[in-house]
Amino acid sequence: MSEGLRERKKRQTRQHISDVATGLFLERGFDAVTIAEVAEAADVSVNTVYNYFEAKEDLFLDRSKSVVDRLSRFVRARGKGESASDAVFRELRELVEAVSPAIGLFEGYARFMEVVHGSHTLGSRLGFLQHEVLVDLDRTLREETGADEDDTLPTLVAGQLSWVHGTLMGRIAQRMLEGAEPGPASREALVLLDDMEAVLGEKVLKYAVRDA
Amino acid sequence: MSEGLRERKKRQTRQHISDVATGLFLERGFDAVTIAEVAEAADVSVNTVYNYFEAKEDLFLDRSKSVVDRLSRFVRARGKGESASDAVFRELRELVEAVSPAIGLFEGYARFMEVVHGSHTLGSRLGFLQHEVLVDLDRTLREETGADEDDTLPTLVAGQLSWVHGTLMGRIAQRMLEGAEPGPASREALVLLDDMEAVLGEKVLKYAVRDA
DNA sequence: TGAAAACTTGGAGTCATTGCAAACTTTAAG
DNA sequence: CTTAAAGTTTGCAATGACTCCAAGTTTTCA
Repeated sequence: MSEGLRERKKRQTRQHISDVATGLFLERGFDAVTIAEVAEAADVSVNTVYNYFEAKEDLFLDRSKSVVDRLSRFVRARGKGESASDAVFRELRELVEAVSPAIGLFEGYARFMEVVHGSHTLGSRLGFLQHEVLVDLDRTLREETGADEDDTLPTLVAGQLSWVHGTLMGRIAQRMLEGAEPGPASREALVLLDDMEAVLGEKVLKYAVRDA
Repeated sequence: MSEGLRERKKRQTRQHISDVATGLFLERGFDAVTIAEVAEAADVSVNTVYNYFEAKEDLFLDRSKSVVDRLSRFVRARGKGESASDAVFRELRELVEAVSPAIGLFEGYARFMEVVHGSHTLGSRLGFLQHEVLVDLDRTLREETGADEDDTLPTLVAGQLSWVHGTLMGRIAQRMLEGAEPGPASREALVLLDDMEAVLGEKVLKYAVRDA
């Protein structure tokens, strides 16, 4: 019994509600759409919406949550001889070169960010996600290196790498909002990555090299 | 006419409302206090509260807003031969050594952060302020250096320095929450500042040196 | 098949936030 | 000193997010 009917239905319902809501938000903006409208459009009750999502913002940022552990995944998957920083830069470059929608390199991203910036609540929530990336990576680095509880270095490295990620995403968002096409935005992003790597200190670049 | 009765009264009323609200929040937590209660305790109408503050969170974070342009002020006031980074580290060290409440080094800070962490809205807003520090500093660095519009370096330096500031504040908050006294927390913060400076790259450390 | 467990729903209630117009206060001109 | 204009405060009403609850429904499983 890998997954019962119940589980499947739940996931579908959740996805459906999120999709419908996202569509409405992109069309009319975040504040101009009420939960009641989302519920009606998704053909469920208002309470059901709240069964699946804690707050209105989660309806729009649901997908973005997979971003939180992105850097941790990169670091865990780093190759032999590769530092945490090496892995993060390498993987980010791959995403950028592939013009991946995972980092905002797709047509509709401009409108998405427009909606985000259009709402105080949503904008703040984004800053929160950013911080969660750091916390998540900090934990991962500590697990990977077995660093002492009161060693601050992993936190500092996590801060630097999540800054790289956040700055990259922010720049892409900005360029897309300015009307840039994914292709050119991708090329600019690669330069930015180079610049950021050039700005980091040795201690960060060489942290958590995988020996085995 | 430096300031009429009207202006003075407004400032007093605003301060009074903020003080009363802060008191209640510290006592009972953010969500457990309604605007109606704040209004009653401050002896004004609910609408007056909204005349002065955009949202409930602003009642609690009003003071924190002076933090946004802190780094910009440090940079603008940097001495001859001093880089932006030098100035920021120097001034932060001064605040830390002085055990200044401006960076959370006072008894009540633990409770303050407890309340902040206790509310989703409040926590997110803090991340937003953090980002504003960066944006503000970016603008200042561009003004100070006359950097070209599409030069990304000032943004990167601003990102690094606001990271230093945010990490410092975060660490102090964490230690105070863990029950540390301001004195010891101050000493630990100095070490952290050294660690962070050691982690930064040359490009950042030497940016925007004041020659004249 | 017959509950128990898990979902959905309608309805009522709390509270943040906004819009509006009446009532009040301060300012500044006469 | 009086008074109208401008700015401020307030009560009232309404919208919409979010929570609680109790009454159905559906799915699971012994």
